[in-house]
Amino acid sequence: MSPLILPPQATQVGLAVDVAAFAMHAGELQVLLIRRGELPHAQTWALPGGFVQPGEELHEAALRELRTETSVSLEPRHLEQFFTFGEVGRDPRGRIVSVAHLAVLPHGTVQARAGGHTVGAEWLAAHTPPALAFDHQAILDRAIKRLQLRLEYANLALEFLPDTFTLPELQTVYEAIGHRELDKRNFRKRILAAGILTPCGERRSGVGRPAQLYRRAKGTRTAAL
Amino acid sequence: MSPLILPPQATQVGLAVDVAAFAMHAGELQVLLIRRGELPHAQTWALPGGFVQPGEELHEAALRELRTETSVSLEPRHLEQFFTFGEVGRDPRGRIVSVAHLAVLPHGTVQARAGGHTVGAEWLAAHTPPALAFDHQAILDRAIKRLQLRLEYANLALEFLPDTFTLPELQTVYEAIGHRELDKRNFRKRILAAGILTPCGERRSGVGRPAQLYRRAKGTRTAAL
DNA sequence: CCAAAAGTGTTGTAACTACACCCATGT
DNA sequence: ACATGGGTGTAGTTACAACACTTTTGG
Repeated sequence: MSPLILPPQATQVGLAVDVAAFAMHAGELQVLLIRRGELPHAQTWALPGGFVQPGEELHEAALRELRTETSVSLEPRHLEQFFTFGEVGRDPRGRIVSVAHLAVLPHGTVQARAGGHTVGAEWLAAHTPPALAFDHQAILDRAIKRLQLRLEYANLALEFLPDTFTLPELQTVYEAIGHRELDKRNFRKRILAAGILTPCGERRSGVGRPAQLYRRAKGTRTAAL
Repeated sequence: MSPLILPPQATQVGLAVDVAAFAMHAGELQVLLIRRGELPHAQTWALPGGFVQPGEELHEAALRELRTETSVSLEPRHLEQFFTFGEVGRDPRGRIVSVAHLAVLPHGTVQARAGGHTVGAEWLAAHTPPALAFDHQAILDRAIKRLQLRLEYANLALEFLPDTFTLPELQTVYEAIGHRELDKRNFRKRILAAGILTPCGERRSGVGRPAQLYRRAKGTRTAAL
């Protein structure tokens, strides 16, 4: 198949990715936000993102933005495209289409970056974020919905935790993402019945009864759609 | 916010939409395919689609392609973006990103179009399609999965049928999309218990006992995600 | 012995599965 | 009368929600 010229009516647009990266901290679902260093919307909070480079795959671009624009030191545990935002007026610079991605990072260090694009990066409460640039509030809303779907559907909750964890910890992940409280006994029954966890030792964490530690059972990888 | 120039590293790409349009016919789930009239992949079956025009919204482009490239005479009952395919090598003409859409049309007339882009359009079996151009087989696979999800999640099945229909007809929609047989009694219980149908007269269709007709109950619009 | 956190069982209800026969019509 | 398609009920099982007390540790 020989390369051809694109037909004249083919619209040339800017192709971008934005990433809603989530993590748990202190029992709260947090999202990684940056403070923009450039116009438009300079000084405003926004999701990390930027333009896809020539020859770069969409998921590679999402990874790169996550790393360079925010100096995230960890590999995401989950990365998934979830919606494409292409409304004509969404960016004042012109027609820019953004393929939005959902990422899960185990809560780790983020260095603020004082470069041209970004003047800082922070984990902030995902359910009550500050005012966001462009249509990023809509992107975040949709990302949270998708995350809630995935939580039940795949076993994505484990990606928020270290290798070994206790059931109460896992429960707070479900509660923070679902944004509602769960019954301890029913939660345990449900999770243990699913058979995706194997016990491994216990943890003595100061005061209170020690908790059973669990790890993901062998052969139970997260099943993305 | 004043309009700015795009940064130099912004990738200019071709922006396209493709549409997987489904309908029921003779108890079979069918998808609308066209035969390409142009290179690349001339004479090959493909999903209807094409480039987004300047100032045109994504869903508008999907509608336009559905109408002009295939001369579909009906409004789609459902139209939803479901995934964006942007792999670097997916189109030999260059970097072309396609926002794939899922549509449901009540089975209606389609005129073949002998123009530049298309030399024909037909409804073909969705589960056993012919060889398709580009990565359209992957797009179709994903569209069917999404359709199956939506079937349970929203009440999308009604969109495949005319205003009034019988329960056996509705059951064949579920069976064709889910690609498996269902128990008649359980199906009826489930659907009637959901309370989304109201009876309205009966239908005498030749031989056999007349069937109860139903229509969608007032105030039960399809809830898309 | 008190505070703090982990752990545990029962009961009711709703939803789903499997399964086989009778009913109304046209020819 | 028979062929064709439409319609019906029961019993077993499973999944989920509601609910309060006991156990183990550190101070």
